[in-house]
Amino acid sequence: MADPDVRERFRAFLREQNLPVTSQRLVIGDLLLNAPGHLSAEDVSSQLSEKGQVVGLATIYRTLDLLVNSGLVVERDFGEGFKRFEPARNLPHHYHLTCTVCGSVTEFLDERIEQMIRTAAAARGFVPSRHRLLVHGTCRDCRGAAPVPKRRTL
Amino acid sequence: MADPDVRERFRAFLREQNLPVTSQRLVIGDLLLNAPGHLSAEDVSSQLSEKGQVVGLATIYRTLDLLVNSGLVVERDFGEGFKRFEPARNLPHHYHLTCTVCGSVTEFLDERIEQMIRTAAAARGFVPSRHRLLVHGTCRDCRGAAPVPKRRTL
DNA sequence: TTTTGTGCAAACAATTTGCATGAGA
DNA sequence: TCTCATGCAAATTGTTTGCACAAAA
Repeated sequence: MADPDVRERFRAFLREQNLPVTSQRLVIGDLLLNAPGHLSAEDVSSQLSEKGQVVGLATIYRTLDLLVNSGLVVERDFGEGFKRFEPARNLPHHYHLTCTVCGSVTEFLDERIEQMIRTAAAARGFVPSRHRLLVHGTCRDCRGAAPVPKRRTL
Repeated sequence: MADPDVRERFRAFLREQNLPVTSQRLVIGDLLLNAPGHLSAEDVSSQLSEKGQVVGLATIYRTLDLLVNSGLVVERDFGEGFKRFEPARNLPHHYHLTCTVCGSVTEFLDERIEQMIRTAAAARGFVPSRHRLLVHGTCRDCRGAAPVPKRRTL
């Protein structure tokens, strides 16, 4: 059920840092590192509960910090008022298409956009380290049905 | 001290909506619509206080909502844990360069990036409505001095 | 056995809301 | 006047922290 590779990398990280490898850390790591989507702390909590693996929210937040520090997970802020977390794949930079109707998030990659951003930043005397691109709109599935997408900020 | 044009547009919006034109609404609107930067609700509050125009925080938040709904102001989330607001200039889409050392925010425009984003989204069956691009890095002024920028998330 | 983690509850920060009072139309 | 806004304080939400107890090394 869990990719043994990432699981092992998280254990290795904990050992390197002389941090105890606890069952809750593994359980949270397994869930998040193999999650297809972008989970919030709440999502992690409820998905674990559903599986009968109840872990306190505080522990979840603390473990999310560890995962982010390990580099295995990245933190995302979609402007929803809370953070989401996703496994750090090897994708150098992937962008997000968010559907304003169904809320689905699609990822995509574009070398040329990436290159242009780098160039545009440099032209302004700026040395870029990382960047984020967030596109809002309507996905294929939601087009046609929805009359007026519910008014949401951002 | 305030651009009479945007000020008048806010009044017009209020009148259209049959909403009272109160002194606090005007004062908040004047401040924000003529602000050079990106202000948080706290910023608005403290800047008004400095001018001796004390307005309750609740009213500030309520008025920010109005300004956003009027289309005269846009809301920004830089992942700081709170929102910032800036006047909606006529710039169709401007992007942000954030310096991770001094925190300064520079805006820029790039037609070609914009076009590529549109194309990339369309190629994935997505009709884009708006998008955001956020670039982190080091600005010209901060390069050379800072050894290791303080570790911050996002 | 010593260190570090865990869960709970309290603490926090940004933002929202209920309600009595006060100002615009 | 009648409606809607304001200010205050209490409520809410996402997240963090202190502390007593429990589990890893």
